[in-house]
Amino acid sequence: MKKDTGKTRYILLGLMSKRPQTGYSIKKSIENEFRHFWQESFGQIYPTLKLLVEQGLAETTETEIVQNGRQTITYTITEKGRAKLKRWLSEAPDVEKLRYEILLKVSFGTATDLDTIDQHLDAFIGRNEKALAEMEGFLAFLNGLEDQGCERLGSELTALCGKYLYTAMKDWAVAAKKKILDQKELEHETKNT
Amino acid sequence: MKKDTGKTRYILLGLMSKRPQTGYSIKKSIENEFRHFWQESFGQIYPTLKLLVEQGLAETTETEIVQNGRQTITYTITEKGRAKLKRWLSEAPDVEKLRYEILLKVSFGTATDLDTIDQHLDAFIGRNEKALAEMEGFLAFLNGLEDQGCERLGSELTALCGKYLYTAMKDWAVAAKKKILDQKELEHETKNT
DNA sequence: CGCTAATGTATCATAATGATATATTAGCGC
DNA sequence: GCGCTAATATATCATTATGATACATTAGCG
Repeated sequence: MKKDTGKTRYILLGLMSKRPQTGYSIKKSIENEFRHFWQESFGQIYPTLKLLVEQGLAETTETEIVQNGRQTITYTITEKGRAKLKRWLSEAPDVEKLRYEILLKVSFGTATDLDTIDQHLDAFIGRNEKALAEMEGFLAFLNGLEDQGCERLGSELTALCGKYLYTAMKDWAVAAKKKILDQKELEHETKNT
Repeated sequence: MKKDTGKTRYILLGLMSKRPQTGYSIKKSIENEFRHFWQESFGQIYPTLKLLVEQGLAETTETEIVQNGRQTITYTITEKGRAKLKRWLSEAPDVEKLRYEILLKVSFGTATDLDTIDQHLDAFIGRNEKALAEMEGFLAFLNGLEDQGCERLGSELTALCGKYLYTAMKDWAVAAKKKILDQKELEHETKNT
């Protein structure tokens, strides 16, 4: 494991730049705030954390063991780590990578399983509506805060992206259902003539 | 390599269900049609192709070697393969996985590098506008076709998804730039009072 | 007191990426 | 017809990422 090209270390450094973190708190933060556009597994987080310490980009603080009798390892970013983060921040971000399994099924299923695809789209719409509601709730919560600082701005912008994304995907699925209905009617007509 | 949970084999089967494929043609098809929402590497495609044959889901046709003197291996889906594909098609698709590096930078950079983030957003807008134009071109091409069959529908729906997606991301980035400008003005005011 | 959920660290088999190696052919300019 | 680049084609490998699992403690609930 060399970790010279992966992004994992930067998300760890980014989270540590806000406050010291444990492996677990990093995982939870990603699940809570970044879930919509990024994911990391424990299998990446813990080894990378060790590597960051090796490379002097993070440090484990004195309270390594025992907090309420429970083993916790708290990691803090170093100045070298902050510099590394800043350098990465200034580089042009990579093109995004998506894996939408539903689009695969739409592509391969419209020839043979129109009804199934229609059902998948229904579920997809539901899921996106739910996520959209969550995003809007979170945005409302942020607007209610008095603090108008920079950390708030980051949260607002990423949540806003979620809002745009979920809206678009929901709207697409509704449009797709309409097209599928048209196709079904077309097939029906062809049969009856 | 067991390939019992991965999705690679299904995209291979899906493409083979339309017509026989070589590893290379599969890679190109994914790059051309699915690039926006799915990607596969040669490192996955070739080993998986061999596995599909092992499992009786695909066959290599007689013309294994030599086509214009060049080695090509053509794979054809079997009935067992079609059944496997159909079963997968009927299962609820997994939740999509995205990796938008720019959102990471937005989240970590708004506290310290507002100008840099603004530049990243400009590039992001440009890239999404370009992709959007491509999608619209492709949709216009599809509408010009006489064939109104099912394979066309699949292409149309996936391209339409690209259109919705790229539009949303572009719109988000424009909105984000506005919010960043507001924040800058806020900071400026604070300094001057 | 026992149950479940949450906090916490850790590893491993499987899966996926990106780079690279190898070889042939097609087309282009000169 | 010679060299150049791009496209076609197969293949492997080191690195990176995922998902499942193991283990242990604590908090809260009935």
